[in-house]
Amino acid sequence: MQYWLVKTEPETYSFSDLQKKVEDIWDGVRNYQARNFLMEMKKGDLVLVYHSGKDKAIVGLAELSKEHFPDPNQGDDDRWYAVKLKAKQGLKKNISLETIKKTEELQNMLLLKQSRLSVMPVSEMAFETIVKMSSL
DNA sequence: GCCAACGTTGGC
DNA sequence: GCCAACGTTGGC
Repeated sequence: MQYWLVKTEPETYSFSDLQKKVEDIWDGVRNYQARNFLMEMKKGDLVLVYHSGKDKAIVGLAELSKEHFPDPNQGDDDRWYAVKLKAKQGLKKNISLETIKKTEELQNMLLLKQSRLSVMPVSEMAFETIVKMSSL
């Protein structure tokens, strides 16, 4: 079992949009490093959802429900992939970027090191720290 | 194969 | 709105 974090702009697609649909495609990843992580995701992996932009916080938890398949919206390209996520619960307390920066156990998160990466693995320790802090 | 120019993301 | 940090593109 692996843990992950995905980013989204809430104005474009928010965690509550995913909750409304329950299960939905996670597509539009157009960065090789992020794509490679996407392809490593396995069914049942747990995925933290982060809102970039105004929120700047981890807001929800989802589960990988379908492993990678070709992104249907890539036109003539054939190198991009998508997965499907199933919404689990929203966090009782969102974990803001500011909080992450202040928390010792979360200093190694790729979120802090590669601000532009949109799909990234999360260590078990970081995941459990976030779960605890969010009163999930 | 290098690098300048340009585009995008995302925090501030 | 600005800018830093990247990633990509294209001329040489």
